[in-house]
Amino acid sequence: APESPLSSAEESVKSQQEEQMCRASIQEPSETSESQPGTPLPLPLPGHGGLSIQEMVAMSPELDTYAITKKVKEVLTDNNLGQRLFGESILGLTQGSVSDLLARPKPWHKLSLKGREPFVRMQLWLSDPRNVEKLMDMKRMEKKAYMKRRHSSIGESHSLDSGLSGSDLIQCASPQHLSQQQQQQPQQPHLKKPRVVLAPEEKEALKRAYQQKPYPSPKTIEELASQLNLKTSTVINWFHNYRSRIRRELFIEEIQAAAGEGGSPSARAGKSGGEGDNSCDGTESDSTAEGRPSGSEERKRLLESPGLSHRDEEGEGEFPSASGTSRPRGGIIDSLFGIPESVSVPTAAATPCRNPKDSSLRKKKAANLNNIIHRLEKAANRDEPHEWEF
DNA sequence: TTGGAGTCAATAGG
DNA sequence: CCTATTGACTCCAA
Repeated sequence: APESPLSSAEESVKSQQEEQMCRASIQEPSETSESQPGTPLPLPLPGHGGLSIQEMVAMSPELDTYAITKKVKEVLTDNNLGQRLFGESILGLTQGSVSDLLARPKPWHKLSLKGREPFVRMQLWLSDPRNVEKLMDMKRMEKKAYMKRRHSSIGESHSLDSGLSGSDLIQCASPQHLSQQQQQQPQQPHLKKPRVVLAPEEKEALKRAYQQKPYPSPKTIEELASQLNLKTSTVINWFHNYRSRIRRELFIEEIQAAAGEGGSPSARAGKSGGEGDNSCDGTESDSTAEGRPSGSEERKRLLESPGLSHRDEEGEGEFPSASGTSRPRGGIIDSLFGIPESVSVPTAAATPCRNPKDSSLRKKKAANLNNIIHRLEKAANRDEPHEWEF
C-alpha cells in the first residue's frame, strides 16, 4: 500500500507561451478558445489525479510562497542542484526566472493565476518524496550526454537530447521555436542584438525622474529619452520594469515585516531533510547609491495611509495572515497541499537577519506613494473593488 | 493605448 | 559550471 496518493509528478507541457490559462474555475462554462489549427499541443496532460496544473492552481488553497521558496532553496543547495535544472525540468522556466522567483516571491494574494503556477509546482515538487533523487538522475544524465557530445562527435551541435527518466520532465519546448520574434537578423547572424546596458548615470537620472513622476507622460518620456540619448522605447521599458520591481520590493518587505513581528521567533521544527546550515540570506542592499547622504533619516511609516480614498483600510496589505474564515478545502488537493512537511502553513517565518536600517527603502516608499496618488487621481471617481480573495 | 504581470535571455560576477 | 540582474517582449485587461 503506497502511502502517497499519487507518486507524483507527471508534469504538464508548458509550451512556451502557448495556451493561456483558462479561467477554469467556477464560473465560465467555458467555450474555450477558438480552434487553432496552427498550434498543436493541446496539452492533454494530466498527471495528478487527472488534473492539469491550471486546475490545481485554481483549486489550490493559499500557499505561503515565502516558506515554499525558502524550502526549495534549501533543498536545492543542500543537494547541489542548480536553478537551471530545477527550473527547466520542474517549473518550465529559465534560470533567470527561477532565481528571481526564489529570491523575491510575491505573496500569494498578489499573484495572478499564472503567477501562482510555479509555486504550485514547487509545492508539488516538495511533496514528492523522490524529488531530489529524480533531479539528481536528470543531472547525471545531462552530464553524461554532455560528456559524450563533447568527447566523441566534434562538429555537431546538439542541444538537448533527452532520454531522461521519462517521467517528470516538463517537456519544455525545444529551446528554439519561440513565438517571440524579437530578433531581426534574417540574413546577418552577426548583427547581434545590442542589449542595451544603461550606464549608472543614466539609471540615476531615470530614478530621479521616477521619484518625481512614476508615470511620466509621453512627452516627458520623449524628453528624457532625448536628454539621455536613449530610445524612447528604452525609457518606456525602463519605467515599466522599474515600477514593477519597486512594487515587488515592497511586497517582500511586507512579508518580512509581518514575519518579523508576530511574536514567537523562529523556532520551528522543520524535520524534513534539512540539516545543513541554512544561513539567512542577508541580501539587502539595493545599490542605489549616490554620494548624497541625503541628510536625515527617520522612521517612516508612510505608505498605505494616503491612499484608499475612503475608509477601507485595516491594513489589508498583509499576506497569509489570518484569513480567519472560510477556506475552501479540496479533496485530493488537500492531500497534496495538506501539509507535507511543515511547509505551507503561514508560519511565522524566520528571518532573523534583517536589520532595521533600511535607507533607500524610504525613497522607494515615497515613490510608491506617488504611485498611489497617481492612481487615485487617475481613478478619480471610480472606486476600486479591492478584495483579496480568501 | 497604457499599465501590470510574467518571462525570456543576455550578461555580469563568482 | 552557477546565480543575480535587467532590458525587452508577450498577454491581457481596463
